[in-house]
Amino acid sequence: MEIATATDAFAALAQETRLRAFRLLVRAGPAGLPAGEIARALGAAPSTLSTHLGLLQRAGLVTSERRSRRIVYRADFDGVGALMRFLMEDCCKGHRTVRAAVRAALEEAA
Amino acid sequence: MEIATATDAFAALAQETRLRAFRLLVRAGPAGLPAGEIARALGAAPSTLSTHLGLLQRAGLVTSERRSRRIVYRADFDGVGALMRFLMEDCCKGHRTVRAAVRAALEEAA
DNA sequence: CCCTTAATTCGATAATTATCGAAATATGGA
DNA sequence: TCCATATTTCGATAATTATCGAATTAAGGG
Repeated sequence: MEIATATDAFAALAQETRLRAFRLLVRAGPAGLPAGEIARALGAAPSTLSTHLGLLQRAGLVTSERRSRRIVYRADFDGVGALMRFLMEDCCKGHRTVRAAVRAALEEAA
Repeated sequence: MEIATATDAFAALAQETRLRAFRLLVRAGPAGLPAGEIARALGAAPSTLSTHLGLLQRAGLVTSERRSRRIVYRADFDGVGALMRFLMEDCCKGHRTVRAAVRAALEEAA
């Protein structure tokens, strides 16, 4: 992963409204959520959320698909996976503490 | 992990100079690197790097220790581990694709 | 074709961030 | 004590980002 790609992804998650939106989409799973519903849930203007969702999408963390009048957003788990991989390989190559934390999280998540 | 803590950590990695500094520290391992050496390696002013390193430290991703005239910075692998954990548990709870990517990275890193 | 709903793009403004030089602080040595 | 080195803090400036209302685009239904 390019370093610029990584900073874009980190930047996308580096803002509270955006991180909250992303977490909503993670919880929503494959069904995803329409833009307006996310805006309502987070108490922000539709145009604000639209900007945020666009940024998350350009960062490769969510996808979008038009469904009639709605535009449904979904978490892009391949994108998140790539970011985790970057953090582990390029950033923390082989470090015991990180590996242990990740292994523990993996087991809990299983 | 608080959501504000997570955004701080992501923000710390969301800037090219800072991410490069962090990666240098990861590669340097437990010996760490003095602030000035990092600045020289990245071709930025010492005061600029000082600001960046301070931000990384407040985000819990690096630690610092005075060593005579130098201030030696080190990657804080506990902090990185906590961030990975957040990304896996709070953000991508139990999602197959992410788990697979992480498991693959874990094996390579071993 | 017009109306309503859903979302985006545009334009403006306020807030935050990145950068650096200059000044200040800390350390060690002559 | 004075000087050189290492780093930080301060202050200023330029650049980027967050936010929202208004205007625009797209879709469905009468």
